[in-house]
Amino acid sequence: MSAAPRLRFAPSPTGYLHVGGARTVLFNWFVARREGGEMVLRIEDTDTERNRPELTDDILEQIQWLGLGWDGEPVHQSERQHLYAAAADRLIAAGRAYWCDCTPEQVQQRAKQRGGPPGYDGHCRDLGVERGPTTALRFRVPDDGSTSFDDLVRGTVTFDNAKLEDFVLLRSNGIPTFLLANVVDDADLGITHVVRGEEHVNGTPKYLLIGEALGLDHRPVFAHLPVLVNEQRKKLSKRRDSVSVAEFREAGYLPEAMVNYLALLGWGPKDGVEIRPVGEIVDQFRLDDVTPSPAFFDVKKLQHFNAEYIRALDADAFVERARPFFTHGHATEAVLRPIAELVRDRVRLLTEVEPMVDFLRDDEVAVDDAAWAKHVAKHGDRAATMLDAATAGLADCAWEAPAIEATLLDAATVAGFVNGEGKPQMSKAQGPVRVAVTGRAVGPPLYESLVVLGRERTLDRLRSARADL
RNA sequence: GCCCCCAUCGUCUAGUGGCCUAGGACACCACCCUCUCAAGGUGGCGACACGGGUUCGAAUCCCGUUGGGGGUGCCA
Repeated sequence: MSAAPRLRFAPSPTGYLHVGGARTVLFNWFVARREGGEMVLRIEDTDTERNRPELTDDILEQIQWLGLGWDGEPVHQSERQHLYAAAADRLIAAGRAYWCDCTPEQVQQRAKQRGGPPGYDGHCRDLGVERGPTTALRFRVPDDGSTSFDDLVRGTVTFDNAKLEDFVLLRSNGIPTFLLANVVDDADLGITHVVRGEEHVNGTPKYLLIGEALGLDHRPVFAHLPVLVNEQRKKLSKRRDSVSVAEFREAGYLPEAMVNYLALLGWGPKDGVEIRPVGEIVDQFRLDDVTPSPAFFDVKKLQHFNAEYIRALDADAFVERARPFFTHGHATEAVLRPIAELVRDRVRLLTEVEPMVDFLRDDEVAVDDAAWAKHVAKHGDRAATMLDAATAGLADCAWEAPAIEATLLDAATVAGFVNGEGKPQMSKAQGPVRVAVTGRAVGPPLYESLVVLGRERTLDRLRSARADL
């Protein structure tokens, strides 16, 4: 029935790509993929004051990192000024726009005196102001009637034209505002679905009014996604919230986990299966099913997803993915490799990998005071005996996990770490050994770790700890 | 102030008039498993904001109240 849709993600390079933006690209991408359509990128760099061109690279890079592709070359609004200027001329010729030389201060002051709602009062509407170095072009909003549209997420939304002020189309520096540029570009690029954040709902009637005044027969379908909020239930802000996609990437999150989690903010699969391949989400995703209410970005749940995705990796892939986070590349990889699965099942973030095996890599190991107190010192003589027995036994047992286990089991019995039936209690007996050898109370399974560490280093650390008791 | 929107467990959601004494997931708690930690297993805590309608019947439809959010720029 309908032709392939054409979506667009239109970021402005005034900040890094944050999770809210990522969710917006993602939903656009879902629709494009599901319907066999396209998604184009449009860089809205019309605000010459705030623009930071270098941020465009970050935005593109993060989108790619997430595994989301786009179609064609990104379009830059800064390179399409002639289109907007032509549209503005048409609006002027049609009597739908006029020049205004009021300064923002004047507008504000009049509103204050008026006592009514803030905003422009239409002061220059019929003054016949000529274009000049300080004039802005304003759209003449109809005095009556209403403008409404059907939003895929929210249903029909209606605005009284009388409540809309005569907004600016062209700044006094000649550069268009995003209101004008958006309409012109969406029509020019053949955009069929405008999927963007909820903060744009109020701008939509202006969008429609401009399009109508321009005589465009282009009318996209709108879908305004719910905002992402922080714990205070306020819209996520780049300033107060730490939410840039790059930060999550650097913190060791997998893009697959990120995408999967983001898909669940404002949408949910009918069958309740949350963790699933992105392809399945694409198949099930529908804008009509998007929830209209704000969603809280829950890092805890994201972490859970990330851990799940990490555990689903095979050993090689895991090492591969973790490698970029190593500060001691080869050395870390060498000790990780033998126990990759054991480590993989215990981390939530890729950045946690190296710290979990550094005791295997480094010559010196720092002993954590709290761990020492709780798992070694507290046991006094029993700990000393355990350390001695372990040292003696490990000096000549076979250097493989089963033999090491048997040796430590014996040592536990000798040291008196036994239960009521005289069976060795490794939950406690492993404490002194683990802390002595790894410096910490928690870590990968002990026996396998010792195999990697090697007999000499194990014995050295055991003796060293014994000497400190 | 004005405009627009939203309202199911702490959080993300399922639910489109009867299948709901409201399901799942994260978080939390307990127990089990267990060489620490994870993972896993079992169980628990925990919600339809409130008030009116409509209907034989409402979490689901309508109205109001309350609460929350977004917008209100010569930013996007």
